[in-house]
Amino acid sequence: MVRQHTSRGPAPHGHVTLAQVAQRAGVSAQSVSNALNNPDRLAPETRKRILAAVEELGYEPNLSARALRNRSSSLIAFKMRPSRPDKASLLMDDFLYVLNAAAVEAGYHLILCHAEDGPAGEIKAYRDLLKKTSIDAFVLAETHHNDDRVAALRSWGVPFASFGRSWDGDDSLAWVDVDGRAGTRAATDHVAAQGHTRIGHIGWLAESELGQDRREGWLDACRERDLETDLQAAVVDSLEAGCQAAHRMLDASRPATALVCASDTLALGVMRALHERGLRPGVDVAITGYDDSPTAALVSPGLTTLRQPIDEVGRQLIQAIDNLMAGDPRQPQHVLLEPELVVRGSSLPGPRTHTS
Amino acid sequence: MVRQHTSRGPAPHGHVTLAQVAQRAGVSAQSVSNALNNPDRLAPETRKRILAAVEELGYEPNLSARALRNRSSSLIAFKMRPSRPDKASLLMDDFLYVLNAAAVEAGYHLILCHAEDGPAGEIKAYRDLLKKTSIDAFVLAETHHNDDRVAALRSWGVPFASFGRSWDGDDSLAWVDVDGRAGTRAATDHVAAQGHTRIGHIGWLAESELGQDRREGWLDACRERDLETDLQAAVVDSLEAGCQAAHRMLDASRPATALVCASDTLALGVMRALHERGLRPGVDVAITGYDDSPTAALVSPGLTTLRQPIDEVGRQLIQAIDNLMAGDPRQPQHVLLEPELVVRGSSLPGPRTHTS
DNA sequence: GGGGTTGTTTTTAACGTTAATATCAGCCGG
DNA sequence: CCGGCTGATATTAACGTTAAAAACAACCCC
Repeated sequence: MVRQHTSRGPAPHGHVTLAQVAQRAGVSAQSVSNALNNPDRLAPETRKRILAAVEELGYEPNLSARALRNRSSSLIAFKMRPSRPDKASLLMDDFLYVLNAAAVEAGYHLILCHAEDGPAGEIKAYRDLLKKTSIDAFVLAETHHNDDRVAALRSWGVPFASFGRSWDGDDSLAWVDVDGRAGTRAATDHVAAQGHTRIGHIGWLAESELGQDRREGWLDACRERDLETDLQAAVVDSLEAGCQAAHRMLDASRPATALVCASDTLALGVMRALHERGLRPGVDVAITGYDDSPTAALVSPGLTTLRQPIDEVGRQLIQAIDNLMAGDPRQPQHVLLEPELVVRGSSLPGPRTHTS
Repeated sequence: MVRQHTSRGPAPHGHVTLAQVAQRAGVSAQSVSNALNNPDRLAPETRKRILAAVEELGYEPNLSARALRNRSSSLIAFKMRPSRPDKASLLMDDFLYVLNAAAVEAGYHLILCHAEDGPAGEIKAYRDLLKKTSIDAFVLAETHHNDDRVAALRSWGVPFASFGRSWDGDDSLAWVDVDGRAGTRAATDHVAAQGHTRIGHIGWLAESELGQDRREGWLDACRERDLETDLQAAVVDSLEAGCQAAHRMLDASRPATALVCASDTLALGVMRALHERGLRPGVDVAITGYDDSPTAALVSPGLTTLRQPIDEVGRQLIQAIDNLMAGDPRQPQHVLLEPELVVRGSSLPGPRTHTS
């Protein structure tokens, strides 16, 4: 016989609470909590009854209450950067999407963080967010040598994982990265296989560990084939810079016939240079970029480039964080993924009718 | 004389609470709360003392506790879509950045929402999120005629604002949008001013209200000048489709000399078509796109296009939400912003040395 | 000087959850 | 049949905040 307590009835705003489920199942609130969080503390029979009530009422635990009680919000924070206008898309869009998908899959939610430019502003923003919200973990992007953010987060004891390895060989950092060296080597191998022997490289300034890494891949491939490595440029990542560097390498006494670039932006600069000289990408000079930005597929001919396995990066980052949170005593994860060479018309001498 | 209570001292994990500030200032916790939330209920002198203590201890209110107590989390949710590979960047990247910046500015935080594809999945995701987290408001993107999401959110009584107007003339919806009609008219005016009289339009299928709106702008401009409007295509938003439509319009008995497109993706398809025919963009046929995607600035020649004032959109959306939350009894905001015509080489007959 | 008004501050209770502790029933061994 | 043990469930208290109510002081008016 069902007792019709003078209870408040179904919550007015559609919010079902533990207490309501408890009443329905004829147990205490704590038992409901246990049914969900500590199943083995309950008699199987009771548990089944409780879960039925949970299902029936559509109960979902209130995260604010949980966060308050547990000091853990199941929120993962990530800071976006403003996108720079002259650059090919930095895949932030995709990255955020897959990162969030993976986070939700694992029972977290992604919260965006905003900061004034500069590392100090970013650290302050992290600290403020932590004070206010008991964020569970952070995801960093583009870590560099001696990164202040890493030091700060570590000193606070907050779990975090980074997209981009620790360039100072710090093993205690959890990171996921893409092997730029292997990628650039693959691109260089590819153009060498087309018969090119004067292969230049247009990369970033020496300060950039990422750029340095990619350059190494080109060097690897060249040395392996005893090709000269005199054609190299270290410039800022802009269309203009790529264009100018390309002109220089085509003006050389023994000019480049292939140009391997550290980014799609630079590669598009090279394309512009060819355009200005009346040369045809692919046919006259082979070009490769890096990132597989949307632009790479849209230009004519298509730009050969390296696609980063961005969805795998997102999954692995969340996995790494999950391990950290579970207090997994094993070494923090280091995951190095291989980019995929996407061959399009810009590196092929063949007919250009079907360039995608 | 300061009483040395047997208090727990400074919080162990660096979290400062109301109670600690209260003790420091020699008042009750509630007074500290009031100092921050209801300043006029306190004696100015007391308030000053409390704020000093807040400052000194670096107190920040705990949002989880607030959310629990107030049923309001200062969180705004937004659902990302997976980006489609063949499209020029949809400015999601920028949009998210500015939306979050504006949200933080106004004291909110942006939380990302994930859903299985399709409207049903999206609505379910919203409902789940609401149950769990007392989200304050939602931001929708790409609303369409008879949008189920709008109906759902409204039926739950949750504040929300939409990037994209309500196409069914629903005045009770708060929205911010960009005037595609005016933008396309400006682009058409621009090519007409270069002397073109055979101006074609490549737009989206009739289902798309957005596409319809942009097409109207082209019609407006043509009619105003008594130009023929026979050259029009309604296709899917892909490079291929743009390319094919361009070929058709260039094969016409009196071929197009200018093509106004509903997207950069379509315009890039047109560029490919010209390329295949040995025609020069700008010199032989003028092209305009829409969106000012990164690609538009990177191709040679640069693509004339319309830049959406995305940062203003973000600010206005947050503003609209803020008004809704404040219970502002005035009509929900409708904001229609003008896109800006960005002229590059693709629509200019002039010399192509400096195409950006 | 009782009763009211105003202005300031404190007390109480509650938001929904869960760790820690308490309670209770059943069982075992002596 | 008592003390101790085990397993299942219930009770208590706390996380940090704030609305509502209560308390208190100062002042004013007839």
